[in-house]
Amino acid sequence: MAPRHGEPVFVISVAARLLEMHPQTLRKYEREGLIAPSRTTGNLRLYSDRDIERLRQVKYLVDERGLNLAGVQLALELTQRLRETRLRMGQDEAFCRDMDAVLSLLGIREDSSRDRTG
Amino acid sequence: MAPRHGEPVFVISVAARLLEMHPQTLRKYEREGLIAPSRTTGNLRLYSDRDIERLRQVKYLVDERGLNLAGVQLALELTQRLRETRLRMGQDEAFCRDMDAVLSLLGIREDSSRDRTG
DNA sequence: TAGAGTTTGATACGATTCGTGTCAAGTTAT
DNA sequence: ATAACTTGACACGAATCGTATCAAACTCTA
Repeated sequence: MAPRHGEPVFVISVAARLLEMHPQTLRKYEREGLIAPSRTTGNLRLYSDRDIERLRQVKYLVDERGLNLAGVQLALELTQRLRETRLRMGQDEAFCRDMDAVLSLLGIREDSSRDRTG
Repeated sequence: MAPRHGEPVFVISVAARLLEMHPQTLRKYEREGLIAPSRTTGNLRLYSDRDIERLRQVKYLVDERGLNLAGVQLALELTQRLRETRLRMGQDEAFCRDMDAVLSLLGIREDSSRDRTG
């Protein structure tokens, strides 16, 4: 998995600084299955832009909404499901407004169609 | 609020037995804003069928999915939002299937259109 | 390849949360 | 009235979460 354009990768210290999180927190989140950064051949974690964005959502849910990690896990599942549904029903204006409101409850700021490459 | 047909009310000991929960747990959930049973003039809690159903969802989210109460709060908000959206978009078959799948993730067993009287 | 700085996985600790137990005072129904 | 129940307050043990520490391994620069 070579790093593609628009998807730079960060080692854990850089990711932690970007997110204002403790590196140990990022490692714990990975152990809990909330995130899965890629690895170098030497086994160092490499966080992509998308990983960072996902972790920002996690941070919001934990810090602002007070969820535990089980709640975050569920929120992430719901986010993916609703994104897919929103994509499939993209032509309906009113529906998209509803769905964006729901996604914002889940900590998604601005989305409006997201490719699920990978 | 006189008890209407189809909405019997239970005192806390009965509700707790029905749900297999501790009465103190029900009181704590009320303090946290997860449920709001009606009261007698003597201030006794009275749980309706709808309250029981809601508490069953809470129990699922806590016991089976491991959410904390903040997570349950969010899940309940999402449930209401998505039920409303589903009602408004009721004619679309595929959408309803999607939405039911999402609602089942939130601990809603079988719904298929719910009136929000109150 | 040598060495300084970083990462990794494991372990541990304090704070917080959650379910439950207890208790005195008030309520309900016989 | 009196027996059973409910209420609100307080407290306790277990679990969770973020963080700290540490030795071993890795990465980068020279």
